[in-house]
Amino acid sequence: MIKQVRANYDAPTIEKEIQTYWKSENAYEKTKELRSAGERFYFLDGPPYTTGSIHLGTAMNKTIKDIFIRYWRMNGYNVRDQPGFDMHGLPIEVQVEKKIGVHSKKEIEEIGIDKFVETCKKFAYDLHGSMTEQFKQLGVWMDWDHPYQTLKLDFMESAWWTVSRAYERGLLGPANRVVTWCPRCETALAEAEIEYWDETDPSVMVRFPLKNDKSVSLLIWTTTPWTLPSNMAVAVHPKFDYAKVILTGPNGSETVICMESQAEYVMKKGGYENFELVGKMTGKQLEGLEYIPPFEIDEAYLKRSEWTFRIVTADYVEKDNTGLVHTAPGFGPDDYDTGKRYHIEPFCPVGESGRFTDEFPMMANKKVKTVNDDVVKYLDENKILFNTEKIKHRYGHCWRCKSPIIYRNTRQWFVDIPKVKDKMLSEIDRAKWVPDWAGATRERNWVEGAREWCVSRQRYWGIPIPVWECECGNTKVVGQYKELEEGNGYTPGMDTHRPWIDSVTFTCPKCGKTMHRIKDVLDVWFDSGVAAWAQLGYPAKKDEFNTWWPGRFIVEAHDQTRGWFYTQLGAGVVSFDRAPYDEVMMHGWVLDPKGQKMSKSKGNVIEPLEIIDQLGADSLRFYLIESNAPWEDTAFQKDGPKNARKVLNTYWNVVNFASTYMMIDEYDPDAYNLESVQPYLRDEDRWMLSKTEKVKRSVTEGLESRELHKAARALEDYIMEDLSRWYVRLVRDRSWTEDANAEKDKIASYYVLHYAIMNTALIMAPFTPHIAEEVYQHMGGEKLTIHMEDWVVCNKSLINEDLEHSMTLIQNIIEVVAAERAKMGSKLRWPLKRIFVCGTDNKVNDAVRVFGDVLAQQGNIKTIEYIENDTNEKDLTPVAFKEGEIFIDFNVTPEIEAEGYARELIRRIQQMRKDMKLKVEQYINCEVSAEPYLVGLFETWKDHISNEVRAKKLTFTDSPGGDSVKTWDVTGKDIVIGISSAEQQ
RNA sequence: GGGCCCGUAGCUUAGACUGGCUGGAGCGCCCGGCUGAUAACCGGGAGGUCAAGAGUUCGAAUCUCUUCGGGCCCA
Repeated sequence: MIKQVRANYDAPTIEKEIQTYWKSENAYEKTKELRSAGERFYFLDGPPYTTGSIHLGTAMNKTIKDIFIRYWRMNGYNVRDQPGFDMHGLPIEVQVEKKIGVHSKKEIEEIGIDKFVETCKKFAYDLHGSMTEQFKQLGVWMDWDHPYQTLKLDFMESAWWTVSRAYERGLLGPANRVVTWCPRCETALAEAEIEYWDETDPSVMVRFPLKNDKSVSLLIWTTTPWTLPSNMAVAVHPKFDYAKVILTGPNGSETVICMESQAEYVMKKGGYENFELVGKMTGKQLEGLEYIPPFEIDEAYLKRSEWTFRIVTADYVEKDNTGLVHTAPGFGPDDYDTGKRYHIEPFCPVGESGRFTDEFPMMANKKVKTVNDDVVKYLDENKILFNTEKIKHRYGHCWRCKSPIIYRNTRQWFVDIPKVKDKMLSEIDRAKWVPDWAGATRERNWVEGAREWCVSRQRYWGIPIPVWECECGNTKVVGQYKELEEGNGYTPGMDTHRPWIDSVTFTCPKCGKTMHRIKDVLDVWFDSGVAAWAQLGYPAKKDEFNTWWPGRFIVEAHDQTRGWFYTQLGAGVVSFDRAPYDEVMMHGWVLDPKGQKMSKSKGNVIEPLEIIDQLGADSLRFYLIESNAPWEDTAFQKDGPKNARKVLNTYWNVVNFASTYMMIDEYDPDAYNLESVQPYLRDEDRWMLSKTEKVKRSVTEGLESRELHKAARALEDYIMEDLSRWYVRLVRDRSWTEDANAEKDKIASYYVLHYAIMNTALIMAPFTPHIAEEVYQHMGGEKLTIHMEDWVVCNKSLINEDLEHSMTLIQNIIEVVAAERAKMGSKLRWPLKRIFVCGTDNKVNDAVRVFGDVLAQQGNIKTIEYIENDTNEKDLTPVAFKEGEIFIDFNVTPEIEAEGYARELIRRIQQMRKDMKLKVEQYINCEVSAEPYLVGLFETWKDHISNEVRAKKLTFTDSPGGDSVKTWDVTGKDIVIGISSAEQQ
């Protein structure tokens, strides 16, 4: 049964009602149930970090996911759609620290790790709740009542299993490495946890006098003066040319060693005016040269070896500055590698909080970056400072607290990614990537350069690393909770977070002493990396795993190349020798209107919820999808959702038109089918059917190829051009005829209009689920929800290229005639006497002739003649169209004048009806005064006029009266019209 | 500094793989018209060195190279 839709597309209200309807009817659950026997499809949701609010990027992400999930369900798949939340980690720890007013790990331990962790947990749950609500407002159908959460004990157990798996395979172990370190959070950071931006730092050149000739200095360069106390070597490039350079100037002279090509640059920086090259050598030749370091360090701490305080070679040295690089193996990964090659012991006199230790008494207890000035001053006082200035360069910062990172030599736990790299690369090849370069180049490049994965963090709120160690060196890695029962202090079901797990101990089977858990927690990226099997509860539970594994599809933004695409690949290969996904789709970011990244600090953040409140979730969703190819970044335009709303509004208006007249005529869509209306279809109806089948095909193709923008644009084009601006325009008159003889013709148009509207709703359903539902429910949809319907397949037999071509010609001719009318000052209301169509050949004329009636009606043309050659009639206006020429007769006959004025009058009366807000079917009485000549013309059209405006009485009088009286100026002549409502009978 | 992606009207974009008509649209702007589904619509207008330069070619927005600018990821 058809129901009247409300007049205005008030999306926010409609969407709220639809969401309430879905909830009260359990529409989501029942839709899932309907497909429960279908082919299984394991969709993997990438867990957003639980921040509490969604941004436009998350909105785009979940919109894409929702589109595919709904689409697959309509195609009969039983889709697993468990949403995930990433709930551990530093971001929440930092927020909690702020909230409870602690500033360091020491303070956290003073108030108690248990209290801190409990607060983090509560915090994470609260944030998770508000995010879920926002996703629901966006209209996303996922299993919100059963999300996977990385803080759940069973999830953590799965992560443990992967850790133990890595250990068993010899892919996990501790190592001393120089790692990126946040001095504020006092923990190691992964590369993914570092943000880079420009920072001003000192850039200093320092003299290191040669041990055997103090008159000659190596000239080294660094941007981190504070690392000079742990200088152990100087690196040069083995293949570059170096030289001994005598610098002279007004203040004296000196001899230094630097890169030959940089001699002039060095001269200027040192304030000299001349230089002379007195000896050349390659970097390789310099190797081994001994120098005097800038600081004297107690030998109890700094362990000297053969290569300490000598020149070493390294390939990473670049051709800038002096070409000699200060090397501190305790403070830089490259330096560390170089040191290792030369068997130099790193010296790292800095503690967890980024302060110097007693190993370097001069600066003890001071924060490293604050001592730069002191170090420079010291160098200057000791006459070894050559030059100092400031430079801007990109420097890493902690992703959460924004502190500049440092490098420290510490003991961490690593997953040996290089060992499984080949398998990871072949898994990249196996998976399908959209677009293909996302895998073939981006992910591949990233994996090819991947180093060992540091998975340990010296923090509290995370999955504890399940490693127990004994003083004797024995190590135990726990993969499942039941193994804890062999230890002391474990009760089944206990919270396995810190600090509780820390009190579980084992007795060492080798030496009998007590084994303690290492204090570290896992990198949060490890949490999400194991999500594909952890959400299935594997290996504690096998049934879900056996049912669903492996994942088929993931879709995330391009920054996940180094994030979730990668960690899942690594964790998957470690655990199962395969990536946990078969297809990876990459999407872009939502940027601000100027194409800049949105950020709170820039103040350019646009809130998705505000747009949803104003324009509706469907408009936002449609804009996000239609504006760009999914994998490209979108510079979010304020007008974007507004324009998208216009498309939906236009569709709404079509439905409003259809439902209005179908209600009046009590049209029952179930009473007809294509076969039964077939004899009454006009060619324009067949044209509409053809267009409808084509848009179904385009939208399906767009979804299958993941080119969602193409699907959305095809939909938009169809709704705007074909359905609203053209078909509705053509069927308008048919819809309000009350001529019983035209009944079948009207039914045919209703059938096609209804068919177009319903098919459109069905293919829109994944994209804009609310408006599709509302339309479906009003236009006779029979299922509980439109999302239970099957996907509509294109019926190729209804596609008719000839009709489409004919219609294109008609539209073109009408356009051309309209343009010509505008030039001639001929209004559309005034009929044209005749036009001649002269196609380039007969086929064109035949093609036009198919829609001759449409042309006559829409162009308001009395007669159309088809000719093969130029006409010899005079007074015609020739004008070209796509496939030929037309000739227009603009002569105005008395008949045309009468009809023209009649239509002018009808138009004015209709406008007054509208202004009076009369109902469409309301009858009126009408009184009109005009000059006698016009009244004469009106009289000849009186019946038609009365009929058109539903006038019971139409009288011509000198003083018209009624509920509304108005004087109109029509082509310079006054016409007064009075209107009053008439009784219905 | 490197890898990948992108650059077409004031804004958003189609066309690029596979070179070929006068580079199409939408939004916004100006003028005119139409309107009983439409806060719509139709016609006309202004607005483009297709980021810049070079090359290949009879012919380049399209292919090649270089440069510049933006984004992501890294060093």
